[in-house]
Amino acid sequence: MSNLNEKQKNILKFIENYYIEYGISPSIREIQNGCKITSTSVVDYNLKSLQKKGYLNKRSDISRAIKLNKDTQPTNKIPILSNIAAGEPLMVNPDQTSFNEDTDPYVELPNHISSDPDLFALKVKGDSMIDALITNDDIVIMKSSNNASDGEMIAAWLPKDEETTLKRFYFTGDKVELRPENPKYESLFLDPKEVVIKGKVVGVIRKV
Amino acid sequence: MSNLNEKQKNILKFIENYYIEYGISPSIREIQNGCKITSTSVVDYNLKSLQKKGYLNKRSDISRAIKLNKDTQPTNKIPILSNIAAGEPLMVNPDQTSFNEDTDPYVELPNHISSDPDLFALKVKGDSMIDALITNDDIVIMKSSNNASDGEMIAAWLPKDEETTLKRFYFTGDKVELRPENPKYESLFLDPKEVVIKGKVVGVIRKV
DNA sequence: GCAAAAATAGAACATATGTGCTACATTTAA
DNA sequence: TTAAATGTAGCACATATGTTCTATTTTTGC
Repeated sequence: MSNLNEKQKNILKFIENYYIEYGISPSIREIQNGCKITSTSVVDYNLKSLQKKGYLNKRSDISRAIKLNKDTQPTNKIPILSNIAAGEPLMVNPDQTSFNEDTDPYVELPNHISSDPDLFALKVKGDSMIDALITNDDIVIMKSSNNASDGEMIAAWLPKDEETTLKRFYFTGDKVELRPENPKYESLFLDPKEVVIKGKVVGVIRKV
Repeated sequence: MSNLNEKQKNILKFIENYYIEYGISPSIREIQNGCKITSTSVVDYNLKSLQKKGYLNKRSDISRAIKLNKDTQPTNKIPILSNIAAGEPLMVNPDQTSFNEDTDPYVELPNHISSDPDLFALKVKGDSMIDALITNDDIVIMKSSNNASDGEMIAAWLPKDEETTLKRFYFTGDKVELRPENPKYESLFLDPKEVVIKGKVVGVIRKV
């Protein structure tokens, strides 16, 4: 949205709101009135500009045939940040501007889970949480958080190993226990300084 | 759809398909051509009739402002038909007219699973598929199908018990085996006549 | 400050489009 | 059969609507 002036932002917003209200796109003259623009030709001029920049498409000579390219409901699209247990650092609370819906992977969050703004998703690698019914290639929906309560399922960044891991969280005395849900694996007992909590699991999505 | 003649059914279908293709409603003259109707007034006449019968709504004097009342938009909202293992009969391939997005439960399907048109969802009751990582209150996304291959996870309607059940399907000789994924439960071996396959599992959604 | 580029104004035009009107045909009900 | 109800046809009209044109103003880059 950086290469758009106020007028063009207004136009996009108006088209979006009009569509939400009426289910169809506005005509040029409705945009003109709705955005307090002095001439239809100015609307046309800016629509062409917006089209050139890729923000919308329209069919020529067809009434109300404007279609916004961006999905106008950004609410339930959340980025898949990285794979759990993958080596790269895991970003949380991602800078909104760095998430490009067209190129970056994302999941469309089922609306019955939540439309919470600070959600993100991780693709699970490995079977350490199999007893919690979470397995390889599942996508877990996480809510950003830097703390947790006993028993909560969390994603934690381990600076020492430079990896993110999905475990149940317990705080026993002065050590943090990260407990897998698979008898094949052992709990990790770590100093709190060695654990950076990134978020809590709020949902699971699996493609069979 | 019983009080509609062929022409009106055609018109509804055309509007629906046009909307799927272009994302907007057709003009009167496009309906005329698309449905091979001889006059715009005949289209107008039938649109008024359809509106009176409640099949659509339109704003006067506004181009392409027809809105079908039935859910015709190719959204990824799919109905949650009933709970698996609940007593009531399970409808599959639901009559479009019977699904009301405003009042009936539905899930918004994550776009990475599919936007297949004949999908539906079931809420799981019980733990018979626990080893397949599906548990109580999970929502399974199903693709309508009346047949299955060995090993596929299916929802089947059992007329004798009047219930729907989620199992793995195997065909062993002349019997159908419906195998749970939980050592606590036994396979059902049934005559093919006693099993009505409703669909195959294509995804799982869980709210933690 | 000056020229080029970008944006605005106002009007006009062509056609896309919803609607109305009259006449005629077909179906329905008594 | 006959009259009313329903459906068709064709045309015309009014306006809704996308587009274009030229002139003017504002902004930008040097």
